[in-house]
Amino acid sequence: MNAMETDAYHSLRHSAAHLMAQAVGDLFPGVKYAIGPPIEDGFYYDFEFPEPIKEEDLERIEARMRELSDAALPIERYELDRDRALAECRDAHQPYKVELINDLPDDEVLSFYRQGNWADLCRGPHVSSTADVRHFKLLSIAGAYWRGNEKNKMLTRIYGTAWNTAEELQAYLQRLEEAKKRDHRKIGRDLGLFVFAPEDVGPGIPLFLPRGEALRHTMESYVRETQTRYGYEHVWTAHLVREDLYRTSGHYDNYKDVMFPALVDEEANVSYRLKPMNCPSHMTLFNNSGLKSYRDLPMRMAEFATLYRYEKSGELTGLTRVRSLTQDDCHIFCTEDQVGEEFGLALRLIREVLGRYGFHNYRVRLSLRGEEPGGKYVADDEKWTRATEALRRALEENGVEYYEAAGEAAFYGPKADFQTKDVLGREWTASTIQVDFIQPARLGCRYIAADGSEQTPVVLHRAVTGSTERFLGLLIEHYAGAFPLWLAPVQVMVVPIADAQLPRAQEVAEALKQNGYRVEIDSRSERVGLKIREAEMQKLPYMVVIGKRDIENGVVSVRKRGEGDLGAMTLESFINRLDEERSA
RNA sequence: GCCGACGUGGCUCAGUGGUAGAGCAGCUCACUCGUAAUGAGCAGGUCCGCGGUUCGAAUCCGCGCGUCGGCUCCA
Repeated sequence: MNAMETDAYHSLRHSAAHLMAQAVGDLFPGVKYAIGPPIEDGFYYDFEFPEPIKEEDLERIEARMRELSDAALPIERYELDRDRALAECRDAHQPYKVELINDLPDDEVLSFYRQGNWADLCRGPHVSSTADVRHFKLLSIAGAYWRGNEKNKMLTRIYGTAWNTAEELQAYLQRLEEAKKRDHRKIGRDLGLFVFAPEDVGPGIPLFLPRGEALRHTMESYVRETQTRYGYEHVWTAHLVREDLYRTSGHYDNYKDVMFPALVDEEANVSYRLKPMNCPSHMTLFNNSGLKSYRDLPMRMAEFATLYRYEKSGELTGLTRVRSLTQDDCHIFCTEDQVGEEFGLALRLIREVLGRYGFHNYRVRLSLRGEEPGGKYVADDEKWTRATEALRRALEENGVEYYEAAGEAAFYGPKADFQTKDVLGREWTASTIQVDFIQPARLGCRYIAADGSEQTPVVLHRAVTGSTERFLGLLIEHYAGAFPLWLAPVQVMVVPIADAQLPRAQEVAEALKQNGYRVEIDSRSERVGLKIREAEMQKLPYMVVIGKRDIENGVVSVRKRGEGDLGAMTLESFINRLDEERSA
């Protein structure tokens, strides 16, 4: 039993999928059924419709589902032997079911579930009556490839949600609404952080406004300082690389679809590519920095590098999936027996950084090579085995809880991916640590071992936040735009009450700037109420109000975001308060 | 890339064949104000683009581009 099946809603949602399938069968004769499992918060079913359906059809389907629920049809399990099962599915013109049965192991018991005149091949379990499925709503139509393979036919998937009570359903729909308000694309626009200009600059290429840039800069400075403290060194390599290097590294064969088209220097007869990854550049740097001794290892080469990837148009989303991304990348050149220790170092670094952001909602995934024939993976079984064993051992030694996923590895090696979710529940990789036994050999990386022999180093690829853009998107949603003081793009807004207090406001702002704070003055001839309202909506951590009284008393009036007026205090004690909060 | 939906001023949205609308934002003027919206006035749109149907297209049809939700792929 997996986690899904122990879920209290598993049967309910599975039955909701069946109820929908039955309704669809009633309304669209000739429909072919694929699969329809329960999922987190709901369910879906994949169909092949005789004619494409429209979003409006969902209402009709939902109405029919209610009728079938009201009819309180008992849901009954029965078994068939293989031949009977195949015959029935063939007679019913259900080719997908026939395929499913044929792929089931010989000794598998073939169970069906019947409700009224409708039945489906299914392992179950289900609720006992269609009347038990009452609180549901169909949400959307999507395309989905049969068996998740883009070479197969695209089916029509209908998503829905189902709950035990009307209140739960209502709460869930409200949660979806709330999630939309936290969406980083909306907050990014409202807070003036970044924009997209798909028709001018290009789709998937974000442009950062001053406040967004301040955020990026703070994030990157923080990671940079932390990395330096952990013994990493920073390098810089250009955005453009000869295509030949990617032929050698294996990117050309395995990553070509994700690279932007070549830039051709016709005069010199050379093709260049915008770099989609840093590894070949860093390995080239390693190779050109003098012959290395084992004493030089580990060598930790970090870089904040903007990469360009030609993600397919339909894959782009806000900052979480872009075509220009800045990785906080690092390549650690080490000996095979240093892998465990270097993994541990990277892990501590990642944990410290994620902890600083209050980011704890992640799971570690051991991403392994899949079985795909013709594979996207570099063929070298022996090296894959060693890399995988080394990574698994490192995870175990460091006491990391993880789960495994086949087919998620990089083309050159297995990964430990730190998986997190955005506000709409989509899963993204942030941090990652990868073990590579393949590229260093291909690119001719060498060092001289203690016994005088030439050896190939192992390379650990590692990213802390993954990419600045994606992580910023996740952070915006995590904080709902209300960044902690140290991270906030504008930390204090100084608000003079009337024009007469402007000189003092400038003094105060200057003092704060001298102490390293990002400060602005709202010098408009507007009422305090308006200035406060706008600063609150912009989620600025602090507002300092300066009126006639404050000047007379030699104080400033402090207001904290979300908490309101904190009262008057001296500028000095305000700065002390800020200092304390900033370093907390 | 594939399936579906959508594209009207900076933002949110109304307008289904007959001269383009609202609120907010913006600008101007007045008010100089004590902790989440001061008032009045003004301006702003190739209705995503190109082609077609029509006496007439934001509205109907075709193609393209982009956005959104999925699928595939992924930091």
